[in-house]
Amino acid sequence: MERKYDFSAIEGKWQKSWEEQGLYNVQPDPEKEKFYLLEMFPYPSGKLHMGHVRNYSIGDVLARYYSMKGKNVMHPMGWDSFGLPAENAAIKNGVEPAKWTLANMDNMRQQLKTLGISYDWNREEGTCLPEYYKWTQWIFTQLYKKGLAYKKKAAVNWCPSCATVLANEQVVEGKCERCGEVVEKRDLEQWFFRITDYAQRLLDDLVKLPGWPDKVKTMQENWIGRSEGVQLTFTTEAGDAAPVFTTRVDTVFGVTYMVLAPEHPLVAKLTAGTEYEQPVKDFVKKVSQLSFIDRTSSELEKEGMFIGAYAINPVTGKKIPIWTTNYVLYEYGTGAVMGVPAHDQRDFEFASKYGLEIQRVIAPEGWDGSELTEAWTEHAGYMVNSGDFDGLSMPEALEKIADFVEEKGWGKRIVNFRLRDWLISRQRYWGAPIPIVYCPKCGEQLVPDDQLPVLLPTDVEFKPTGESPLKTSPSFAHATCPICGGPATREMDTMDTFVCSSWYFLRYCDAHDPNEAFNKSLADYWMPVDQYIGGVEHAILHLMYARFLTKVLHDLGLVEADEPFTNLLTQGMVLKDGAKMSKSLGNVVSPDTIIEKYGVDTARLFILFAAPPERDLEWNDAAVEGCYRFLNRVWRLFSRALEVPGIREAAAVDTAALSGADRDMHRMTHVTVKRVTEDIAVRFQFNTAISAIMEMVNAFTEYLDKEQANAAVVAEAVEKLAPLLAPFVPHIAEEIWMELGHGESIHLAQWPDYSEAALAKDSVEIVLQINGKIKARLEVPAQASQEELIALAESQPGFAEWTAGKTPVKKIAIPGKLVNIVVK
RNA sequence: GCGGGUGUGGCGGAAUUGGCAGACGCGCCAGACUUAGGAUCUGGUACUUCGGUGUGCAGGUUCGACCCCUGUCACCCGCACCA
Repeated sequence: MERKYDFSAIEGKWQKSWEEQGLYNVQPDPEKEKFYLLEMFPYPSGKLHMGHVRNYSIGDVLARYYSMKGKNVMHPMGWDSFGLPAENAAIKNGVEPAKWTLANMDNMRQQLKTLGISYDWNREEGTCLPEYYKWTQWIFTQLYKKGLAYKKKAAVNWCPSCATVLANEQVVEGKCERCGEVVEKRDLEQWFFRITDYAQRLLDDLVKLPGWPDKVKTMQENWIGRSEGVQLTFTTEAGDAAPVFTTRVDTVFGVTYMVLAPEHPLVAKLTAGTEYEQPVKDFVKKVSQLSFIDRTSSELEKEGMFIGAYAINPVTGKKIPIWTTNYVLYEYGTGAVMGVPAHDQRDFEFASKYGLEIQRVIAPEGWDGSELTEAWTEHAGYMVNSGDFDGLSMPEALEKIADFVEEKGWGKRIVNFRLRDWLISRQRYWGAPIPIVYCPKCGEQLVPDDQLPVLLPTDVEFKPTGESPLKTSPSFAHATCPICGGPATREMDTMDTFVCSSWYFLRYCDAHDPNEAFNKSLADYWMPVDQYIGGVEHAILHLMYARFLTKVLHDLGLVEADEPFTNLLTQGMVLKDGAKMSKSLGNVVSPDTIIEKYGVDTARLFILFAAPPERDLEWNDAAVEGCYRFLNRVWRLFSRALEVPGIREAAAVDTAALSGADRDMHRMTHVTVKRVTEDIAVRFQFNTAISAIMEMVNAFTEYLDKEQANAAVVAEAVEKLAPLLAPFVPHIAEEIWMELGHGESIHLAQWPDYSEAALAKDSVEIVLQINGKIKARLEVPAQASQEELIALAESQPGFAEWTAGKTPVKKIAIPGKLVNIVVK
């Protein structure tokens, strides 16, 4: 084996061999425990970036590890291949989206294979392929039949640049998540999924996910935004019911005005034909012209206008003025709010500005009657100015007043969610067409299952007109009504790509089934995903939608699992010079370049070694070289080890028969197995797993340098070290394994084990502390008792000097660690 | 403002959860082998006035604190006029 480490030859050879052997193709196996390992599938943008390499390298370590541990590991890969960039490429370069996308998939598949990741390519899927989106459409029909897919006119987020609507979740700081354009509000007919029906379950079931990061669960919790309160109906003088939502019904005696969102229908109704009509219209227009970002900013100066009408507070019977303002959102609650300036800071600011009455109804204990200088919002204190409720504590009043208004029929306790229904229609071409036709006689109809998929037409034009290119197809619009057989028109919208990616993990279980979306027994065998890995940027969107759709499919009886991902690992970003790699910053390091120069094993090793998976990783060219040097050292180490006389015929190691450096090397081997095993499986700390391997390599090298090597010890070390390397650097590990004389791939080998006997030490070094200060280090028998340790410490030369003139007050001995003598 | 997180050498990061702070690697310094080295190998590398001092800062608990508690500062991420 006295050759150079030729990574290029080694990596190419083994990738080819593994593919030919079908090493990673799996089927359900009743003999083995299943393990479904999944990394978030990529959008086929054209080429892989370092973030991909990191994501898949992390996944591959776990896949290979669990496979060596004897589990039946499914590790699939596919493409989230619908989406806007393909259409933009069509507009810019005149390439058909399908062609562009498929070419990118080919290229990236090749790159993935070059990374040597252990994918079962037989299960590859692409969401843009008719064999896949047929079933996305079918799932739509299932939701439609359940009443979970519906169409309504709504004020929606519109991106003028992408010329399409966006889901709430795709609006980031008032801007389009994709292109950064400021999002507008438009009233449009759109399709929705009724995710709000699942709000409570999506919230409750977060506790079923102990394997998820708290951060992600908290983000979902906040996004769902559950709040308990009372919906209380005020009545206008004209007799209109104007319900408000409040979490603080205890403050109802302090209501001094009412606010309607500018879009609230009562605003127009109550001002129609009055002197207020024009000024209010002007005000509403001014507010609606604000960008979404300004409108929802807490920095926005609160402004409002009296609309000339009054409402009656049902509890007090008091007449209060109705205002409209820029700080009440029509989308949340009822779009109407009761104004309690004494106990809500926003209301306080507003009332102070416009001279509205401020009526205190809760006071802290020992209140001296002083005026408020800001709203008193503590959940404490006692009721005042609140009729029969005076004197009750605030928490008590909250319940009592809620009871009271419910008894009177003025209101009821409700739960309100921030979560909105999921807007899934897009006015775009490159997505799964919504399988609906409109018949002039029979109305809106689902496309029957046997007519799926509704194929995307190819006779379309791609121009940035702001209209869906689907509308330019002469053929697409024409359909037949499934009820009456008459001519009908097709729905022109396509589905949000997040619909496609909300069930792809189910399709992998039964990837090419022509008859169903997925076979139930196959899905029940593999699901749920045991370990899911991806970027934290999907914490809300993708992960919530996937949970929702899984629950729907569960309720439909299509799969047992009602949560898709048991464990979630959110990997950090790959940075260069402190910033995320991006073309505009010019700090991109291409995986291809690194692989060409050092090989895949080096690239993977660096990425896994430089930081724990959850943290951001700073790219460092010099450190990559360090990893390359390490692999060269490993290579030379094995070459030397194989030259140790007798190594090929060596018998098993007898721990008891070893001593000195042989015993230490033997222990090092077992300690390393233990550390690496725990670091991978328990702690997800691949960086420390690798450093443990490095320490063993260093010790092993020194052992070969300095000692008359014991063939059995060396044989054991190489036989255990190679498999430890396999999950991280699969190619070099395989090459070494074969050099060691094995006939079968290292990736089919068993994960090494360790013995407690081998870990044991005869003597250990402990420290001797006086008052917590280290005074000496002692080599002591490993089995020494506390008494013996203390005796040993006290017999040290110098002990008298360290304790001179003082009396021992406490003696602490921790076997294996230290002795601490406290003196005074 | 609310929620989550992070602060350790020149740098990335260890310290398996209260017991030797700085493992491992990068970088740097010195040396060896070399016609040569940006190859390889060897040694050193927190600070220090050599007493000690050190894990953002100030306290506390403890025989003992990077780790637990209280307060505080800085930075990062998410949400944000949600009634």
